[in-house]
Amino acid sequence: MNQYANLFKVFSDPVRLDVLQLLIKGESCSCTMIDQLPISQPTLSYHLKFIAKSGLATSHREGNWIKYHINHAKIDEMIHFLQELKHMVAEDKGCR
Amino acid sequence: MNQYANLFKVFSDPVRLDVLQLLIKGESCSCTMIDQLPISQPTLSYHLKFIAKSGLATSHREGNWIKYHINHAKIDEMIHFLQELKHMVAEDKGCR
DNA sequence: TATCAATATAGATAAATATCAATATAGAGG
DNA sequence: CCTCTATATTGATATTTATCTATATTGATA
Repeated sequence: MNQYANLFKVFSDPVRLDVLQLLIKGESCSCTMIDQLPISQPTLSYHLKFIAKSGLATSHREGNWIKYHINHAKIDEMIHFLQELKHMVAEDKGCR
Repeated sequence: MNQYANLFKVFSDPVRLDVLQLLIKGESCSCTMIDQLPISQPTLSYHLKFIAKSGLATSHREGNWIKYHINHAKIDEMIHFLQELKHMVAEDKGCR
């Protein structure tokens, strides 16, 4: 359960939503993302680490650069979680 | 965009996830939820207000009690947002 | 191996968050 | 109108978070 809270936390910050969108749109290098965001390089590094830690992205070095890639399976997990939640619907239990 | 960040923020706390689950399972009264959660009454009140403010639940008085009800449309919005995000996928843009 | 470029870490800090105990409020019912 | 019950608000506090500047690290390459 806590696992899911952490996944959703990634999406709970406007700046991180922007970073996620860039990742999905094919930006994989912080060197190109940094120009499209109103934050400093260390802050971007902080958010990328945050995103990677949650499992929503992976990273690997490629020469001078660190490439980040979105993990679609994790987004699917979130969608699935929300859909499952909706299936838990039950009748109003009333008060004691 | 900020709107969505706020929706996801509701799901980013383990206690709130539990509250949401109770709501979906048909608990509508804080008087029955409070016994199933390891938190104080004011803290539950705080989280219910937080959830309602986001639009994920509505509330109305019913005699002595305040009834809370989950808003499925908002969950659908979140699912839709995640699915749209996945559609933004593009080729790797490389470095500069 | 000295230097450069890309990224990460450290340290500091202001703001936001989650929590509780105590108290207030607001209807319901006598 | 007094009292009780359910819920909300206040005020305090410890923790977490997002951010920056300055600095370190790590490979690549001249």
